[in-house]
Amino acid sequence: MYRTHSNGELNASHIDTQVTLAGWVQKIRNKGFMIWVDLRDRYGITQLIFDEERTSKKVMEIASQLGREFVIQIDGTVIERESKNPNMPTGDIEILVKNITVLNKSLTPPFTIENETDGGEDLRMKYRYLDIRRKPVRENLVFRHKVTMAVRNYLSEKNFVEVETPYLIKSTPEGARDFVVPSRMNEGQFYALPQSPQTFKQLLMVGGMDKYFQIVKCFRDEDLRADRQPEFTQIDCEMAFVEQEDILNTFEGLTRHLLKEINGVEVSDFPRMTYDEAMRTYGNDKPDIRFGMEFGELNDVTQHKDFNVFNQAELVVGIAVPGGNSFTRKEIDALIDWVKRPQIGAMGMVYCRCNEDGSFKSSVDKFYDQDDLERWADITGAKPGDLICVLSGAADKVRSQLSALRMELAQQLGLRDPKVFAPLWVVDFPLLEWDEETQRYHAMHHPFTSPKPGQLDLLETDPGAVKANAYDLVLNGNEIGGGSIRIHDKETQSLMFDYLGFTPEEAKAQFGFLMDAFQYGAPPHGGIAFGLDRLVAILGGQETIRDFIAFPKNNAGRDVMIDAPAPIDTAQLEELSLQLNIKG
RNA sequence: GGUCUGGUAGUUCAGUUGGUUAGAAUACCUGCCUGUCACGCAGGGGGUCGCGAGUUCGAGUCUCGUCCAGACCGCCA
Repeated sequence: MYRTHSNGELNASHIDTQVTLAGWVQKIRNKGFMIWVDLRDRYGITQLIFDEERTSKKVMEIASQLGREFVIQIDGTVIERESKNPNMPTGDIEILVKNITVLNKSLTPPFTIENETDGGEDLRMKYRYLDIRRKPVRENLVFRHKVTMAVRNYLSEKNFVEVETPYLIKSTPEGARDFVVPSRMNEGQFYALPQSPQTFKQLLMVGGMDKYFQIVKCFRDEDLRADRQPEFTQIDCEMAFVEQEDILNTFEGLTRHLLKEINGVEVSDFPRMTYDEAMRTYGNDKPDIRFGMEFGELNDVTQHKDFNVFNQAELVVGIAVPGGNSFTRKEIDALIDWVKRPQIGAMGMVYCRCNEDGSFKSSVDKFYDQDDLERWADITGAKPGDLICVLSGAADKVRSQLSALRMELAQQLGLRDPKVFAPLWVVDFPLLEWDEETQRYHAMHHPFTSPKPGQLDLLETDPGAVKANAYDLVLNGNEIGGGSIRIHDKETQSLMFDYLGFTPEEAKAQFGFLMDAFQYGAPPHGGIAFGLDRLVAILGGQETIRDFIAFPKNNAGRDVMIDAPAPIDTAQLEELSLQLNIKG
């Protein structure tokens, strides 16, 4: 037996017990006459003591040769510490070592295996197995496990069945780029890895599976971000015989359950907001509603006043920054520079200080008097002591610029408290989205999303105005889930493909199997998918999803530990009937 | 595809206007140390300043290229 106890469980009640422990050498404090070794495993740290008066010479000799991260096994007696350490759970005791076995040596690790490591991101990823020995990383992985278990238990309890769907499927041109896999047995043909199990879960509904879920890897060959990986995990769900309301209620239930189970938070308010309302109020389809700073549209009170910038703008919109009047001129200038950065792209920013005495001081006092500015304050909800920030220009751009500014200010003001959770549903998304590049509409969600009842005719006259039975679950400014009620009849589905620019032949070639299935009694159905990595990170109160993935990819989609992707040899290429054509 | 930031000891970083032998902390090695727990003390080893060109009497420092890493924009139905 390698061990009788873990390194986190022994305490004063175990004094005089004979124990066998195993683990990694975290730290050695060698005083000559005595050597203390901190022994670490997943469960904690236990202090070992080697004492020249009580420990054999041979064991003492081995102890003095130990190095960091050696794997050792010891036999010994639990004894009370002469000087206790109240900062650790095992701090009342130590193990007087009788026997020691070095199970494996270790090179000196390239970074310290401590809570606050000295290792940089790059190095930690290269030696991820050492990084995982660190408590923060280990705890994140355990946290993720808890979340997935809570999801599985909840959904299983509600009669959902977890069904696996294939990873080797067919490439489709819609949406993100596919990762493709050449088929050896089918020369010149390729599988694609799924961007989501979308069509399969719909077919499960046709198959009568009624309530399905799957915690499943999905793959998208697009550029990465701090919160985006090429392979990521979804909680994929689908239900038959449901309306939008049923889905929202079911997964509001799941979200409440997770927040309670994992974070101990009871959510009182779980609002629903239309897409249009979210865009108008927050300039964003995934608003962070933990704080206010709602948009106030100022067109009516700013125009016809000789200020051409506002007169010519499609939209003039402002937010009230709580306590922002305390910003110095320098800080405000920094904000203006911030919105003018190319990534934000605003031309400038007008501001108005709301003084404690009820007066106003704006950067455009030349054009607007105190009464005008008071109307700004009314509309943006600014109180004395606040700062009103106003942007203007083309409506779409200004909304996203002001939204970015709102988030930045909230960050600076510490309003984005990771311990506060404010979920909401954003509903009634547009069905279609105009794509400048291809000069046509494409599905905002995906082509299987059903339009709102009675809006099918609008497709002819005003396609952009058609609303979909589509919804997103938003948590603290992050889209953590999205779904829709699907189309379940062949005619509507064909019509959709038609509007999306598919020829009947293309539609049949790519999605014929789905439309065929719809002819055999497809039930009404709909579903949702959650981004598990992101959900876990948010519940864990952290920013980057990489910290919750055991072996993540870097910025360029590389696994720096195993060094993938990598070339394959000529024989493999030949077997797959592939030829490389690398330019440059 | 683009913008920005960074790359100096095992590691994290400093390095002034271009100027003598490139530093600190930590880690590592040796010795000392009678209760350590960020142990302490003394000593020691450790550098292709990412790589390649260029400017210069002289480049870690300036210029160009390139590679790597990170953040963001585009992209992500």
